[in-house]
Amino acid sequence: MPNPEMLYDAEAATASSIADKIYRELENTIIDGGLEPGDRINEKALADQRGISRGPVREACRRLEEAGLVEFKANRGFFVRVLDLQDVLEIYDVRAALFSHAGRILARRINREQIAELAEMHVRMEAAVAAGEADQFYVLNRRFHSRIMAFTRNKHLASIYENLDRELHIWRKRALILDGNVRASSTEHALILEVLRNGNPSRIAEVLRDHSLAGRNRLLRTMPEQIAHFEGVWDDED
Amino acid sequence: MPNPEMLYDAEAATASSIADKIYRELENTIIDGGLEPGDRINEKALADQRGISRGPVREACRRLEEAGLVEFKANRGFFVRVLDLQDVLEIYDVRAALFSHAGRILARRINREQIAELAEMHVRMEAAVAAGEADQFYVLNRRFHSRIMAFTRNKHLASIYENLDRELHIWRKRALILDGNVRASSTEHALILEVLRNGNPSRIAEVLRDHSLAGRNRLLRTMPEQIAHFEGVWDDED
DNA sequence: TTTGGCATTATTGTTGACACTGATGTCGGC
DNA sequence: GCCGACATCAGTGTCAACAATAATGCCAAA
Repeated sequence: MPNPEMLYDAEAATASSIADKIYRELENTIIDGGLEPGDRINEKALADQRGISRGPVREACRRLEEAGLVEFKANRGFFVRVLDLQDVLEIYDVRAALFSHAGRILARRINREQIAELAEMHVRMEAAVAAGEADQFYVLNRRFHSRIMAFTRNKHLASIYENLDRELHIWRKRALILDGNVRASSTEHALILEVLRNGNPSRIAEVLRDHSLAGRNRLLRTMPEQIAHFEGVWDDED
Repeated sequence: MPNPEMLYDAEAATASSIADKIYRELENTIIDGGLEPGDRINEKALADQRGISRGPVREACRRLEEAGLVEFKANRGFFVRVLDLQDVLEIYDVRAALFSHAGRILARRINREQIAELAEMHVRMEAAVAAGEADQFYVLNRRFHSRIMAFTRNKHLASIYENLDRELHIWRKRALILDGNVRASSTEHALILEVLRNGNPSRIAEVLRDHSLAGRNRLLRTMPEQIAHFEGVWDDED
C-alpha cells in the first residue's frame, strides 16, 4: 500500500514522466491535425518551448515511431507519417476483418446497456447530422466504433483497432467532412444497432464489415483519380 | 536517388543509430528467452556493458514498450512483459481472425512459387519432426506462418501478425515443445498446402483459422488447470 | 528471533554540453 | 542570370553528471 502522499495520485502520475506527457500531447496534436503528414518534429524547439530537455521528447517520439504515427530518418529526425493510398486500403482491409470478427464476438457478448449506449450515441450523431455539425459527428463516430471494439472485451483486439484508427485519422476526416458521407454513415449505424439487437452472428459480422468497407469506399470517392489502381478482396464474395 | 556513398548502406544503417541496435538486440534476447517475463531491464548495466550511455537504451525500451514486449513502471524501469492466460486467449482469438482473413486474400493472390516455398518448408518441418528437432521445427514453423502473412501483400496485416506472434513467443514454444503437438501441427500444415492449391476462399480461411485455434488448444492442454476459465467464440459456430 | 525505522546504495529521471550531420545561404565563376 | 563550391548554421546523436526515487541492509528495541 502506498504512503499517504500518494493521495496526490493524479499529480504524481503526471509528474512522474515528462515523456508520457509529451507522447500524449504529440499524439493528440497529430490526430487533430495540428501537425500534418510530412511535418518534421523539431526536438529542440519542442523541448525549449516547454522548458524541458530533449531526452523525454526523443523517448516520446520513439514510441510514436513504433505506433506508426511518425517516421524516423537518421540524422534528420522524426516526421509525421505520410499514408499513401496503398496504406489506406490495407488498413481498411484489416479494419473490416477486425470488425467482422468483433461482430461475431458481440453476437453473444453484448448486453442491453451497451446497445443502449450505442443507441444514445447514434441519436446524438443524427442530431449532429441534422445540425450540420461534421466535427461533432466525427468525434462521436470515432467513439461509436471504439466502444463497439471495447465491448468485445478483447483488449488486444480493441488496441489493434485503436492503432489502425489513429493511423487513418486524417483521411477519415477528409471523407466524413462531406455531408452526404456523414448521412450515409449514420444510416448504416442504425442498421448496426438493429442487427446487434437481433443477435445473428453472421449477419452482425457482415453488417459491421460492410460498414467499414462502405467507409473505405466513401473515402475513395473523395479521391477518384486514384481508384483505378485499386484491387479489392471483399467486394465480390462472401 | 541516393549518392554513391549509399552503397555502404548496411554499414551506414547500423552505424547511424545505437538505439536501433539495442532495440533489435533486446527484441531478440526477449524472444529467444535470454530475458524472461518479469525480468527487469537494467539501463545502467546494459549501457555500461556496451560502453554506451543510457539515452539510446531508454529510446530502445520506449519502442519495446509500445510494441508490447516490455512494460514500464515509473521510477522502477522497464520489465519484460508477463502474459497471463487471458492475454494468450485474446491474442490467439485475434490471430485466428487474421489468418482467416489472410486465407481469403491468398485464395486469389497466392501463386505457384509461393506455394512451392511453403511446401519446401513443410518438407523440412517434417524432417525436423522425424528427427525430433523441436527447436528447428519451431523456427521453421514461425517462418511458415510469417510467409503466409507476407504473401497477402498487405504490409499492415503482416505487421500486426508479427507483433502478435512476438508477444506469444514464450507460450508458443512451450506448447510446441511437446512432441505430439509438433506432429499434429505439421499434419495441419499439409492440409493448409492442399487447400491453398485448390483455391477455395472459404475453405482456406476455415483451415487457417482452425490451425490457429488448434494451436491455441494445444497450448491450453499444456496448462489444464486453467482451461475452466476459458470461454470461446469460435468453436461452435461458423 | 522478529520488526520497524534509518542510513546507504543502486538505479531511474532529467538535464546541459559537445560532436557530428545535413540544410541553408553566400559568393565567385561562367 | 545560373550553377556549384564553400562557409555557416540549425538540429540531431550521444554522452556524462546531477537530482530524485526506490531498494537494500543494518541496527536497535521488543
